[in-house]
Amino acid sequence: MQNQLFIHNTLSRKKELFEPINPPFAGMYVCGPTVYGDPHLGHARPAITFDLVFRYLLHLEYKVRYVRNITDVGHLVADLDEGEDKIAVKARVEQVEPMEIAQYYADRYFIFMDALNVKRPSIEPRASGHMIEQIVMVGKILDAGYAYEVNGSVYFDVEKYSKSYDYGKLSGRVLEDLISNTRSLEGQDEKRNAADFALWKKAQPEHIMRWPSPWGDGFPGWHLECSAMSTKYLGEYFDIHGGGMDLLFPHHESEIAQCQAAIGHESVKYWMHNNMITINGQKMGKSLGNFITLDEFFTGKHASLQQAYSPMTIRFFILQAHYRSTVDFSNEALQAAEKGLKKLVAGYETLMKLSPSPMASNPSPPAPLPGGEGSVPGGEGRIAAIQRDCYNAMNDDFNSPMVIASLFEGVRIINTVADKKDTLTAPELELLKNIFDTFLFDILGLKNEKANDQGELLDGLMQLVLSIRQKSRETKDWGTSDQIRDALQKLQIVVKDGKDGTAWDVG
RNA sequence: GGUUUCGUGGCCGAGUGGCUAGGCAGCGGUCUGCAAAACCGUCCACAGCGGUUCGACUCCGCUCGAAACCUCCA
Repeated sequence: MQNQLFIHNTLSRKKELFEPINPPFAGMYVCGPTVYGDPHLGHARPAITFDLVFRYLLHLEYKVRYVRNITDVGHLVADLDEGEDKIAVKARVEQVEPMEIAQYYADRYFIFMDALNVKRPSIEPRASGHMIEQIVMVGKILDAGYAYEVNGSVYFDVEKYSKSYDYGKLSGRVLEDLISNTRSLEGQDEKRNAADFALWKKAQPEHIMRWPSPWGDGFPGWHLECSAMSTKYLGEYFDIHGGGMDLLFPHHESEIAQCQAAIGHESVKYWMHNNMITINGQKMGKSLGNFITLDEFFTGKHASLQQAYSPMTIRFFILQAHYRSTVDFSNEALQAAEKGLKKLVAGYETLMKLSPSPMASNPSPPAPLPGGEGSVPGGEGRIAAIQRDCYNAMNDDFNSPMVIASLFEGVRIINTVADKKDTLTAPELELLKNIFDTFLFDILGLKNEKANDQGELLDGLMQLVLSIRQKSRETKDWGTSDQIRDALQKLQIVVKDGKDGTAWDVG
């Protein structure tokens, strides 16, 4: 299987062939959460997007090191006093240690990401644990002459940097516009230029989170941790840097500048950005107050939710859109996703019960291949065509919606065979199972939730109940038969009479 | 105002210079004791106006509309 993976690089705004710097190794850094609130649907998007990338790279047998940070220090609160640290603010309100808050929400984040079947990254470094690296990096930027110190704070000199390099290359911004359009914030007079950003901020006396540095007690600037930690764990030049589109500017733009200034060259080969989740066409975000937490989704306890949605429904909902598109939240869309996923999983369960036919399956013309490359002489089988479509979709910038569409094609065939209107040979059946195992479970990372909450006890009971019902059906005792069916219905168990006996399903 | 992106059928969402997305919902049928499920068929489309082209939903321009970023945010 020849795999030519193309990745949309935000830097070039084009799809580029993925060629790792040091194969078979691949390094990926993704901006993780700021742990000062419960994870919401917006957090799920990048986690799932880059989980898909992680899983696919692993499938392609790259040796991947995936680093996703935990931000537990450093971000400013815009509408409060300058220099306040988000986590410190909340800590004072609740009268607990800042690190206690950070620990609590980091744990919550892990719990919900686990529920979404997001693989744990290789390393999850915390900003607070990398003060030395950050301070060293500030020192390097100062030494290189691209930063200046004022009153115990250190700022990046964007204007000077722009004389040699292109600040704005990632986001497409022009420095003059930045200078003329940046709002004036309190305390900005310390900066030489409005476009400059803090590398190190002096801590005010009341500031709880503070660390000693050559410039006095303070805390690191907004963009520093990612540069310091990606360099530490992935090296001065690595393959993929990911994050949400809202981080493009100024965060990632500034990361580029910091690395260029500190190291002498850029550090990222491919920049990837996932798009936002919207609610009523607006971004779902903490600051807008229109976010729904994952906990609320899983329990259904939110005014906007008509029902609870399972973790896999959320995952499937997100994967049904391409990662660079916005996804609009609605109950209708989630319910459609829930049904679609159920159909897919049910198809897989049916597949496991199918027996092969010794005969060749119905001949169907192979799908035409673009350019004719890779076509199989004598006609490619329709199952192989599904597999090929899945790979092509993944290789085309991780097009998960296309993968899902191909899997549905597989489901159609499975159901037709189960209906005895078609047959599959043993090799075809094997290949189909392999496709589902690989793409549905390994790569898309979906799992059969039903299998988890239904133990052997329930299974045995259902066998018993259905065999009794079957007997009454054989004697045409429809009253008893329907009574059982109706009673089960009330318990959310759906009875499905088929040609080969009766199946059942929860929900 | 600037930067970036987008506008696809009842809903969600792919894709392409000439040919099917897919899911959910609807309609008709097959199957079934009935129902459900499943399968088959079917309806509904590419914001508007120009241009390029033999041909554009797809390329170009304009208009209208939307979003993100420019301030912490995934």
